[in-house]
Amino acid sequence: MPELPEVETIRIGLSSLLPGKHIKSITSDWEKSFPNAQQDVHQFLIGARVVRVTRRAKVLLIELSSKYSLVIHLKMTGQLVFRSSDDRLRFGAGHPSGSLVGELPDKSTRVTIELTEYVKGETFHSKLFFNDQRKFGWMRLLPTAEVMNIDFMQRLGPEPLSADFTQAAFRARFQRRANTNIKAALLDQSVIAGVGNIYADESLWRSRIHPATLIKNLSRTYLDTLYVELRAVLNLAIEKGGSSDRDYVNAEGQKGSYLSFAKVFRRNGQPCHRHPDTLIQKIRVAGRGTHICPKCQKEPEK
DNA sequence: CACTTGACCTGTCCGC
DNA sequence: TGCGGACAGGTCAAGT
Repeated sequence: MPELPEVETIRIGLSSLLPGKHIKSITSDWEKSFPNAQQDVHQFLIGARVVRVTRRAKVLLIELSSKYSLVIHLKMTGQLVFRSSDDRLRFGAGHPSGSLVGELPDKSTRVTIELTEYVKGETFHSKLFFNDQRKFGWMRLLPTAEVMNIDFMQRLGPEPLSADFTQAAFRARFQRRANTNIKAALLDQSVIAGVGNIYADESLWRSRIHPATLIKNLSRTYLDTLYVELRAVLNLAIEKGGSSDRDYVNAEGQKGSYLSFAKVFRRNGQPCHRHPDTLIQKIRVAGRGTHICPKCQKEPEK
């Protein structure tokens, strides 16, 4: 489910909700969702204060005062939803649609974290729910200093939105995969981090590149355009609060609106925005459902 | 080595 | 209404 813009939207939400709160308890009823839940929990988790919430690729990092961090990957259907038990702290109250997630925990809740906050002698209670219908996601407790050393982090390519990730660096990383098709390379987290199926398709449409094009057949101009369009679409999606197809919600349990701005993703059968006489098609590339306009994204020569 | 396929899970949708 | 199969936004291990 969540790609870089969705995880970033959750991070922004949690950044305004969690820092300063203390972990009171943590319960997990699906072992694989939190495989090291039993180790170190009491010493480094219970009582610890949340310092900050950061993101690398599609992974969220909740940094604690104990020098440990909760490292969370939501995979396809994961959600992190915050609920205050006190109306004075309830986030999103007054939002017209309110939370789109019902009473929690529900049958997809895998981990529940209870939090407390002390303000001027008063104690406020809240909970953070890790829901994950398909159980692919995971949460781990790791020493903060070691987070970036785990295999998953070591394999990641650069952040596409980081200020020092240049057009030249982008081109060079892709050109190393000369015989790979461009869609597979975009999805490969070791080439660049954070792109998934939605924004791969959207950035390729914006760049007028067919997803099956081999990188060796892409001119410098196309790669430079892809760099610009990929960053533009990721920024737009963050601004729109991400894409909600079915499961994705932000930290307040609300959906993102990017999909109503999408040009190809989930728009098969609808007219292309550039060529209203041509319908968006759904094909298969790199083993994934892939959306294209057959007119502006030409099939590469065999 | 580079690329493809199946596995991890649950739920939904579509055709019969 | 039931049942089988395909498919879903991610990643990893195992296969070719």
